Amino acid sequence: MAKRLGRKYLSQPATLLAKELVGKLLCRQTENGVMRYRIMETECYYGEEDTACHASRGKTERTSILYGKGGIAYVYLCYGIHSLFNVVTGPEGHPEAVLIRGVLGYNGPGKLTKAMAIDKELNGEDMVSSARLWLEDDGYKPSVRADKRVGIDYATPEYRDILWRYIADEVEYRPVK
DNA sequence: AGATTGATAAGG
DNA sequence: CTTATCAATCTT
Repeated sequence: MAKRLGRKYLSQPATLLAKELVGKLLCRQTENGVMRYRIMETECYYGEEDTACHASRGKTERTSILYGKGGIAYVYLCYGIHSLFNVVTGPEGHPEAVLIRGVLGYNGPGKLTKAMAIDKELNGEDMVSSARLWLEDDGYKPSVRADKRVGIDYATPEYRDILWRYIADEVEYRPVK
C-alpha cells in the first residue's frame, strides 16, 4: 500500500534522499485525473559549497526556494525551453535539492515535466500537503548505481566529478547517454 | 554539430 | 537597460 512521503522524511539530507527517492512514485493530480510515475534517475545538489548548485552564488530571488523546508517543489525554466523539477530537501535554511532526471517512460528532466504538466506554476508547491503534486512510497526498492552529474561543466572539478547522480538498475530503463 | 528558447543574474 | 549564461532537447 502506497503511503505519502512526509516532512520528516523529506527533511533528510539531499545526499541521502537522492538515492532514496529512486524507485519512489511521483504523483500529479490534474483535471484529467491522477498520474503516477516511478522515479528512475535523480541528482543531488547540496549546499552553497557545491559549485554546481544554483545556490552556490548565494541566495537570490530564484534560489531562495532552495533554502526552504524539505518537501517543497523547485521548478525552473532551463535553456528557455524546459521545466526542470526538483524536490527541496534538508532542514529549513540550508540550500539543497534533488533533481528528478528521469521517470519510467521518460528519460530526461525536461521530458518528464512536460509529460506530467509540471511547470514553474508549481514552483514552491508544498508536496507534503499539496493536492496537485506529491510523492509516494509503495515499498518498491530497485538496485541503484551512482554516476557523475550531467550538464554542469561550469562547476569546479571536485564537484563536477562527484558521484551524485543515481540511476535505477532496471532493464526497461535506458537513460540518455 | 547546430538551432532553439526565455528567465536569471551580473554588470554598466 | 544590456549581455552572457544555462541542471536540455530535437533535428541535421
